[in-house]
Amino acid sequence: MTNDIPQHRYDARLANEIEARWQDRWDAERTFWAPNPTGLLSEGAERASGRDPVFVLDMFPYPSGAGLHVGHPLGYIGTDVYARYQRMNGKNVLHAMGYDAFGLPAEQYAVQTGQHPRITTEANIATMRRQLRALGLGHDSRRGPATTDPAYYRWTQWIFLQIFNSWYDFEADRARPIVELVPILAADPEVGWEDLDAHARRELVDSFRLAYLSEAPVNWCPALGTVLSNEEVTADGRSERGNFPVYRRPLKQWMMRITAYADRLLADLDLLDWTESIKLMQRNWIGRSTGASVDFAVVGHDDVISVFTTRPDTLFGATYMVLAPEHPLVDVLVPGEWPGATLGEELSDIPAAWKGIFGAEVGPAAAVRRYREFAAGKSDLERQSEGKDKTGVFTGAFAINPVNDERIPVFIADYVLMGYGTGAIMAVPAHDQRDFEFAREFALPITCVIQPTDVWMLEHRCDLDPGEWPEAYGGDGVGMNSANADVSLDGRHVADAKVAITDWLTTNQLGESTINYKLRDWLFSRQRYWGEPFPIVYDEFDMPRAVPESMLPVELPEIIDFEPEIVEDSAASVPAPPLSRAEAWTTVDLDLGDGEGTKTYRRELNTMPQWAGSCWYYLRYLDPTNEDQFVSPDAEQYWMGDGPGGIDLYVGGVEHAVLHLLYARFWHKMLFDLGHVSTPEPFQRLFNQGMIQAPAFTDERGIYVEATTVVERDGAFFAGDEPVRREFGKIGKSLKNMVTPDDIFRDYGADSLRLYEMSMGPLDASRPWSTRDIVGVFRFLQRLWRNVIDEDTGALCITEAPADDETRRILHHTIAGMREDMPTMGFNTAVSKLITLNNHVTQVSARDGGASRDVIEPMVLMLAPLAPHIAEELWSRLGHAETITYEDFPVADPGWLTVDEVEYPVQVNGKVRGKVTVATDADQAVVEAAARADV
RNA sequence: GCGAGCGUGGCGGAACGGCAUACGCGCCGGGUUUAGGACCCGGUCCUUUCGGGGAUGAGGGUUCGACUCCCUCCGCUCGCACCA
Repeated sequence: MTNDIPQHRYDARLANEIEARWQDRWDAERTFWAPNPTGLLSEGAERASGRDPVFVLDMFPYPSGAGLHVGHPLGYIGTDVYARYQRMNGKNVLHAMGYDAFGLPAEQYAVQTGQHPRITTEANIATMRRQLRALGLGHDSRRGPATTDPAYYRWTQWIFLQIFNSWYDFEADRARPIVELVPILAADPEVGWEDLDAHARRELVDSFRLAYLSEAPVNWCPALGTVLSNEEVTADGRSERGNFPVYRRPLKQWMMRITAYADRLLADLDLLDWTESIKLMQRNWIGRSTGASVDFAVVGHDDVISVFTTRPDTLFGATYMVLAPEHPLVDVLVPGEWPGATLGEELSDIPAAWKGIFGAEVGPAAAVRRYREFAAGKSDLERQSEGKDKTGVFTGAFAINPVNDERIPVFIADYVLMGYGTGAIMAVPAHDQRDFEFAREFALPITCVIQPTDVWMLEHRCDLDPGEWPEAYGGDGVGMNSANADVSLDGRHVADAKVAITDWLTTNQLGESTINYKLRDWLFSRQRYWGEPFPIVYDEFDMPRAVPESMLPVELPEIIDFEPEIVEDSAASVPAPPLSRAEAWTTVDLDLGDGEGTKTYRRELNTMPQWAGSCWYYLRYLDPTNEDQFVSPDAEQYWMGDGPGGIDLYVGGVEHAVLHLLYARFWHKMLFDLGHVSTPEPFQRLFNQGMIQAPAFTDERGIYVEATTVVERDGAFFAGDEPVRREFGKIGKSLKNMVTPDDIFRDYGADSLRLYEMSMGPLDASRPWSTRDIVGVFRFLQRLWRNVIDEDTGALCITEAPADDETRRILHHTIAGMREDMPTMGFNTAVSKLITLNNHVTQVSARDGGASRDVIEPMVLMLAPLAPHIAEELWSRLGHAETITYEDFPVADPGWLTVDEVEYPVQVNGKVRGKVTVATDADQAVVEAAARADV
C-alpha cells in the first residue's frame, strides 16, 4: 500500500496525538503557572524576577449545559495568542479562566430535572474545562475560581459588607468607612444627634450607606418572579431575559449607591484605552446633563413642584407644567372639581380635551385615575405604534411661573418619565418639540422667548409668531419676551441667559444650578435561589444588621424546590423569594458582637444578582487560595499596580458595554476608596471581539432546519430535495446551526481551529463561520510541517547551510511585520505573513532539497503563539529539550529590512506608466533627477 | 429621531496619501495516482484592436497622486430612544 497517506503526514490524527501529548506535558511541567511575588502562589518567583508582570483577562463564561460552540473561544484564543506572545517577550503573564456560575439557566435546569444547581453547574464547568484545555489555552489552572464556590462567594459577601459599611463623602469625593460618619453627624448642629434615640440614629446612619434598603419603585417582573435592575429592562418595558412584562412598583429592596460615583465613572473613562464607542455607550448611560432646578409654587397649596431643566433661559416661555403620571404630588394636587369658572378669563372654559380621553363627564380625580390606568396598561406595541402622539390630562391644579407670576395649568402625561430628573417638567412649547406637540394637541399657549435665526424662519416660512410655526425652535438665539422688574434676558444669547437666570433663581431661592444624571442607583437584590446570600440579618425592629466577617460565608441552604414563585402577571403581585422555603434557615441565633448577646434574627431571603460575582473575579485570580484576605496587597500591587487601570488587556463581548463594565468599575472604585486596591480603574485596555455568525437555514414555512443536513447545489441550498433559504445568525441550538470545537478538533485539530479563527478577519469584527475555509490554514500547517519533517520517514529534512539572501530578507520582513501585528491583535495579517513566508520557504526547499535551519527555527518560533502544539512538536524535533513557551520571539535584523534594489513605479499624472529597478543607494539620485525633470 | 461605525473580486478579507485586490476559500487547467484529495504546479476583477483602457456604494472636492483626507447622497450594522 505505497499510495497510502504518508505515515508522518500532519493530518488530523497526528495533530490530535501531538496536541494531547503537549497539553499533558504543559500540565505536568506547570508551564503556565504565573508566580506571585509572595504567598501561596509564589512558587517559581525567582524565575520571574526581572520579568514584567502582564495581566491578560477574558470575560469569564457562564458554564452552560450546551458546552462550547466555535463562536465562544474566539476571544479566548485571541488572549491566549497575546499572552503567549508576551511570554516570548520576557513577561510574567497571568492568564486564567474562572466561571460565572450563579444565575438563571442552572436554576431553571434544576427546576426541570430536580437536580441541585450545584450538581449541574459542576458538571458543566467540567465539560467547559475539558473543551478549553483541548484548545491549548495556556491558563494557570490554579487561578480559575467559580463564583459559586463558597470559598469565593465568602469574599463577595465580604465586599458587600465593605460597601454596606461605607458612606460617600461628597466633599472628599470618595467613600469612607461608616464609623467615620458618626462623629461628623454628631458634630453637625442641624442633625440634632443628641436628640435622637438609638433607633433614630441607626435609621439616619443607614440612610447614608452605599448599600441600602429602599422602598422606591423598582422593576418587578412577575413572570420571572423577581425584580430586575434598570439595566436588565429593555426600552419597551420588558425583561431583557425572556421578554416578559415588567412593572414599576414600590418594593423594599437592596440598592447600591452607584449614582454617588457618576462623575468619576464618567471622568475616568478618559484614562482608559477603550474604543470610543464603548466609552460613548457608558457616557450615554450615565447621562450627565447640566441645567437648573426650578421650584414652582402651586396655587392653593404649600407644596412646590420642583423641575429640572437644561434650558432655564426659556423659563419665561413656560406656559404649562407636566408631571409624570406616577408623580407622588399628583394625589395631593388634584382638586375635587374642575376649576371651571373660577379660572382666569382666558381659561374660563376648560377645553373638553383637557379632561381626559374618556369623556368629560367625570371629575379630575377620576380623569387622572383613568389616565394613570391607561398609561400603566399600555403595551409596548401600543407605545410603539402611537409613537410621539401626545396624550395627557389636566390635573385641575395650577402653578405659578416664578419669573412672571403667571398662572399655568398642571398636566400629567406619559411623555414625562418619573425615572428622570424630578419626574416633572416646565413645558416651553416654543422651544421644545415634545412640549410643542403637546401644546398643539391641547390648545395651550405658545410663547416665543428665543428669537429664531432669520435662516430658520425663512426655511420654515414663518415669522416671530410661534402659532404659525411648524415645529419648535430649539436652536441658539437671543432672548425676547423675557423680562420682569428684576431681571431681563432680552437680547442675551442662550448661554449668557442661562447664567443670568440661574443666578436670579439662586438669589431668590427659587432654584439653583443642577447636574442631573440618567444613571439610577443599582437595584441589587433578586428573588432567586441560585445566587449569593446577603450577609445580612434583621433585628426585632426590622432593621438590617451585618453578619460579622468571622461568620462568612453565609452559605446557601439546601432546599428541594428551587422554582421561583411565578405569580400572577400583574403589577399588584408580590415577589416571594425561594429561600423563604428553607424554614430552618430563615431565622438564626447569633451574637453580632454588639454587646447585645445572642439573639434571634431573621435572615435576608433575597440573593445577589448575577453581576455580583463578576464585579471582582479578576482580583481573586491574583490570589485565589488566600483564606485570610480577598487578595493580598502584595499580589494586588504586583499584578495591578501600574497605570490608572490594572489589567493590561481585557477581552470580551460588546454586550457588556454598560452592565458588567459599569458595575465592575463601580465596585473597583469603592474598593479603591477604602484602600483595598491600588488603581482607580480595573481595566486599562479593553478589546471587544466580534461575534462569529454561522449560516442557518429556513424552509418554506420559515422553520429552521438542521444546518448540517443542508447541501449546496449550483449556488442554491437544499435540505434533501426541499429548497431552503440561507441567513446568518448567532450560533446555537435555536437556529439549529451549532458547530462545536469538538467537531473541528476531530477533523483538523486544535491548532487549525485556532489559526482559522485568528485568520478569518480582524478580531473585533463580526464575521461568518465557514467550516469549508479551515482547510486553508490546515494546508499551511501541513506544508510547514513538510518543510521540517519528511512525511515518509519522520526524519528532519532541513539543511544546516545558511539561508540565501532573499529568504533572509523575507524572513526579517516577516518578523518585523509580526512584531507590529501581535501587540495590536492584528492576528489575521500576522497569519497571512507567516503563510507568505512559508510559501517562499516551500519553494526554496523544493529547489535546494531542504530549507535552512536559519529560517525554519524563527518561523516555528513565530508560529508558537498562534499554533502552540505543532510549534512545540517541531521545536522539540529540531533538537530543543525545553518548551518553546519561554523562548525569545525573533527580533528583526534592521540590516535585512533595507533592500539593495528597489522597483520604482513611474507615474505620470498619477498613472503608473512603467517600472524601473534601481539600486537603493540611487534613491537620492532618483529624487534629484525627478526634481530636475520638467514634468 | 439622535449618536457611532462600515461599504474593496463569486466569498472571508489585505493595502504608512504612492504598483488596489496580499493571504485564504471557491473555481479553472495541468501533474502524480487504479482512484480519491486534506498532494504538487499554474491560472483566476472587467474590457481590449494586446498598445492599452476602466474598476474600491454613487457624485463632487483637495492633491503630482485618493480605498485612504473633505463635502453631499444612497445602503448596511450597532447603540440610545418622549432624558426635559
